[in-house]
Amino acid sequence: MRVSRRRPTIHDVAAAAGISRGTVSRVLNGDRYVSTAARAAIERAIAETGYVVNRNARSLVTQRTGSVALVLSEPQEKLFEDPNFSVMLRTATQRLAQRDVCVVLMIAGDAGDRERVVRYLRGGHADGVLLFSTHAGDPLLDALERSGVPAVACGAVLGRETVIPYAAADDREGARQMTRYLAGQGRRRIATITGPLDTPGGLRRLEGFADVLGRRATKKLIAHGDYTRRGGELAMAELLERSPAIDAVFVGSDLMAAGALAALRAAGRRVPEDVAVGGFDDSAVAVSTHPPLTTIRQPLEQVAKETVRLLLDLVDGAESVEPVILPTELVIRESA
Amino acid sequence: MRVSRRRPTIHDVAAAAGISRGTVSRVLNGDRYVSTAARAAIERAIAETGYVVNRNARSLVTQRTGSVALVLSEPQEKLFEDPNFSVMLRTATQRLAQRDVCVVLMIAGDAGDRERVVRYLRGGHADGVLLFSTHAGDPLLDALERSGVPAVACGAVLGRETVIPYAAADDREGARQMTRYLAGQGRRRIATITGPLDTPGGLRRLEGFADVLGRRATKKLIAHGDYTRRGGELAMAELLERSPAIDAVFVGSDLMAAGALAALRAAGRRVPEDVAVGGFDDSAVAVSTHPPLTTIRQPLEQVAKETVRLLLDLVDGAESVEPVILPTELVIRESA
DNA sequence: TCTCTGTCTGTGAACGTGCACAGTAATCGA
DNA sequence: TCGATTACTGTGCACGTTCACAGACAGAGA
Repeated sequence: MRVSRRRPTIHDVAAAAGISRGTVSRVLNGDRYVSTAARAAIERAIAETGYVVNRNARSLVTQRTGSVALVLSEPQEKLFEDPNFSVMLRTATQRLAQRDVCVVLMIAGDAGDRERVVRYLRGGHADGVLLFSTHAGDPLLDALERSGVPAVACGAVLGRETVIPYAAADDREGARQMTRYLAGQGRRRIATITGPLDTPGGLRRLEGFADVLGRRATKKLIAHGDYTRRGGELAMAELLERSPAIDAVFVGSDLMAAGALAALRAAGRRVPEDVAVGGFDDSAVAVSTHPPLTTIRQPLEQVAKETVRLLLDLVDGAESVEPVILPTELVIRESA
Repeated sequence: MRVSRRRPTIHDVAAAAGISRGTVSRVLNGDRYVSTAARAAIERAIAETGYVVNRNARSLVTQRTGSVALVLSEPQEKLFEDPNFSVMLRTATQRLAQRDVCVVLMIAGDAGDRERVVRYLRGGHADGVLLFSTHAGDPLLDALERSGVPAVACGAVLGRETVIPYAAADDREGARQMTRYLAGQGRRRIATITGPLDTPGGLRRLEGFADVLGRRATKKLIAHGDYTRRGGELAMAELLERSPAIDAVFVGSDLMAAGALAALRAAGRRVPEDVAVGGFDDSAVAVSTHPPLTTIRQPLEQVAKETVRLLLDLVDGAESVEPVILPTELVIRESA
């Protein structure tokens, strides 16, 4: 095999096949109106030369890049600690790769990062944006909207008049399932540890909790965490101090529930005998705690898949798309 | 502000500033030999028009893309479960973003994925490659080498005559530190659970273990895991069956150590009273186990930073770079 | 034979940059 | 005064594609 310094171009392929540039381009883009002889010759020439299309040159004329930006807007440590995030990141990347769409990973932690992301998008370097974990009032959202690049979110985005399309699990109903289950087990003083209330998971799961308990969901039985293990531990300790008599707690994420278990153990409470603990997510940590967590399964891979589908629809020119809400499922283990 | 359909180009900026295209380009690329008057006019015009450079057009002529590919070659579930990976992914992305280098995330799980990655690189769409978690004999490596794109790895890559530059923690010495510590605590029958032996962490940590114990490191005291929690659990159970008298175990990763703790608990052994457990990594799980893990701290952020530095050096034309080995540190908690 | 239609092919222009080159004006040393 | 040097600016071309257009050829129908 000859080693040529220069990367082969469409011209080289055309020359090797004895056919013009235009026809090669047609083959590359799957045009009809190409004779079988020409197609065969070109395909052979492509294989021989090892030709790979130059996306830059293509983008220049088509105004499409074949890539999407995956934007993480969250203090990063927290996000990467979250097992849900890993699943969604992996699934989304995989699905996009299947469609031959490249994934550009961008972190928008501070204002400087945001500016960089916006510049990138305004430069037209991505056909779409996939948002992860966006809080209400994130300044990135306005800039994003102005950029005119199609965007979808993994999970709902709270508090905006113009809705960003999204796919998500049914947080509220999931919280109802768990709360009903705990009540059905005969628990009388059920508390909850929520995620941040500017996130859909934080807010909606609290709503579902309140839906079931009604007036029994008093302020004293509600504590707030930040989706970290440590946050769950602190919130649990706070709850125990405020209401020592609680006999169950619905925790808004498995990771926080793992922290809650540690706090309960430190306080000498047995789980589930003294206090039943219900989680949310059914992530990997749910089976690694002691005891394993009874939790609500979110179909995260499905969420990621649907999110990708929505984005690709928009990129392909769909005027608008409907949000997708996916059902959750109660998974019973030993903690409740 | 006027809304123009077309994105402004360098021509628009030049026109707005009343200066030629060439000078605008010079300002953009930080050339000297630009009068202060011209520079001011151009900067104003850029702000007015909201101009953003078109990377595609630039790449087309410079043959540089301003992006690197981040290639994950591992069955994905495992990788994303690994807390080390998260830290390195995050740190590397962050450091690259600081240098205004884009990160293209690519997963090379199966042969189809690999082919896509290689095509992408051979197309010249990335200036460099950052490899994560590459096993000995990964077929991706040969293809990568042939592509001629500069590549570095996070962690050493075993079993190749041509070395891929890397940064890594001193696995072998770290293992020695832990093994010495366990022996120093009076433990007499010390076992180990290794990672896969086709990974540097698996192999080198076993070597360090054997360095200290010498002939006492018999086959019966060595079990193998796969860096997952479950793998650690199984390996620990196996060890207990083979050698019920062991009083310490050095586990090749914190995640596997968490699994080992579960197996020990299931077998009714107290930690650290009956069996001391030493981990490796000092990842987030080390403080979330019960009891918290005595472990070896790997400077992972530093590893990621150095890896990025090596890659950028290569991309900037360095002929070759030396591998970087960073020191580890013993962190004493309660498990040993 | 001639026109018409359906297939197929080649060509020129454009996409938005950077770079080499040419050119100008001002300053300086001899 | 003259060339040499320094500081700065403008222009044409190339990068590798796609797309619109024009044109060629073959077969069908009149």
